This record gives sequence, structure tokens and C-alpha cells, in this order.
Amino acid sequence: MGKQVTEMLKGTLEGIVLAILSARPAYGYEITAWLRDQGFSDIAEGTIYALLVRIEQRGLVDVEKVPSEKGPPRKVYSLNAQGREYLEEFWKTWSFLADRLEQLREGGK
Amino acid sequence: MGKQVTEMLKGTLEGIVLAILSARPAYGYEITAWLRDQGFSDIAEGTIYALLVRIEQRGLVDVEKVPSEKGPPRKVYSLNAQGREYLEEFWKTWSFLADRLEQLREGGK
DNA sequence: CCAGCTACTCGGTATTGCTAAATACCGGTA
DNA sequence: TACCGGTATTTAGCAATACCGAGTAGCTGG
Repeated sequence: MGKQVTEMLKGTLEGIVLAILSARPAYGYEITAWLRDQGFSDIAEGTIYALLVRIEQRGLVDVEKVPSEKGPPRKVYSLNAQGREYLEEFWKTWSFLADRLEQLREGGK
Repeated sequence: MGKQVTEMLKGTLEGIVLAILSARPAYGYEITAWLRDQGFSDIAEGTIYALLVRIEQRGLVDVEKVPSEKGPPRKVYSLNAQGREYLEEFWKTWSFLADRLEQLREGGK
């Protein structure tokens, strides 16, 4: 994609990852692959890992190291209660923004 | 609002301002006031001015200095052809992101 | 034993929004 | 006159987050 999406992801990517984790536990490599599959073609690996470290440090997720058959051990993240609360907040913020944008788009026609 | 919105605005605020300008020419102070009115309670003045300078330098807007009855002259910005094109791109990017988020929200229920 | 996939880490850069303070023009008021 | 408040813009420094590139490490198949 382009630079536009990169800047737009700032602030939303975190919510996206939390939303993924709210459905099921997952690890970094898996999340990156899934996102690319969904059309986020140029999400950088490093970005996801850094983000995971951040949300772990903020106590939004629990981590468990799980051995992999295909490589080094995976760090499997799962959303905890605090993370769920934070995700709720995220959705509210997102809705606010999306509503404003929708209005602007309507008005601009 | 909070930090969440601040980070989320990165990348979207530019589109928001361009969308505003697509409806009618406007100047910085006016845009800031309007945004605050719309619920963006803590948009910083400086942020809007800096953003306007950026989009001007990228050639997305035309500028005209207009005397004000109530203070120093206003810098009135209006969207030009290139800006309109860029705004189109912005809406596409936004739609992509909004669609993905909507799916995630659905799935998470 | 090496190539290639899996899986994670780290250092440096760019972009963008916020903070805070300064500058400037105007009207009204003490 | 002198000052205050509202209008209007500019600027310097800071913080957060995504990207880039390179490195580490485990496993499997040729």
C-alpha cells in the first residue's frame, strides 16, 4: 500500500492486534502473516513485535512461551481483563472517529 | 479525549482537514474552532497550523491572505486539483481500514 | 552442512501530534 | 494612555509509533 496507510495505522494497529487477540491467543509471526493475508501487505515484522512488547509491558496481555515444531519457541499472547477493558475503550474511540469521518464524507459529496 | 485519539489522529487528521477544505475554503483558527465544536475537544492549535503548512508545501492547497476585521490577516486555504486527487486516495485508504476494522469488530462479538 | 522457513530482537529513522511560548492586530474599559 | 481579552499565526522541542535493515536462533530437507 502506501505511506497513507502507514500513518493511519498509528494508533489503530494496536487496536487491530488487540481485537485479533480477543478472538483467540496468537503469536507474533502468526499475526503478521494473518494481517498480510487480510491486505495489510506491507506491515513490517518488527512493527508487530514491538507492538506486542508494548502491550505486554502495559499489562494488557498475558504471555506464554510455547515450543514450536518448526522453529524457535513462540510467545503466545492472550488478552486479559485489562486488555479487554482497553479494547472497549479503543472501539469507542474508533467509533467516534469513524462517525466524524462518515459525516465529513457525506457532506463532501 | 485521551491519548488513544491522539495516536489515532495521526494520518487521519490530514484527511479530515482536506475534507473540510473540500467543502469550502477556510483558515486555521476557524478549522480548529470547528473541530473542537465537533467533539475533537483537545486538538491543539499548533497541530492544525503545522498540518496546513505541510499540505501547502506538498501543493495540495492554494493560499490567500485575507485581512480580518478582528485581528491579524487570515491565511485562507482552498483545496486545489492535486488536493482533490489526494483526498480521493485518502478516502480509499480510509475505507480499506474501516472495512477491516468493522470485520474485526463483528468477529469479536 | 547449508538453504530456507519459522520466530523473535534491536538500533536507528521519519512522520506526526502535543506543549508551550512568542508575536501581532484589534476593540473595549478603567 | 495602559491594559486585557479575543482573534490569528509561528516556532522550537518532545513523545509516540511505524518502518527499515540486520542479526540471532531453531528446525527440516537436499
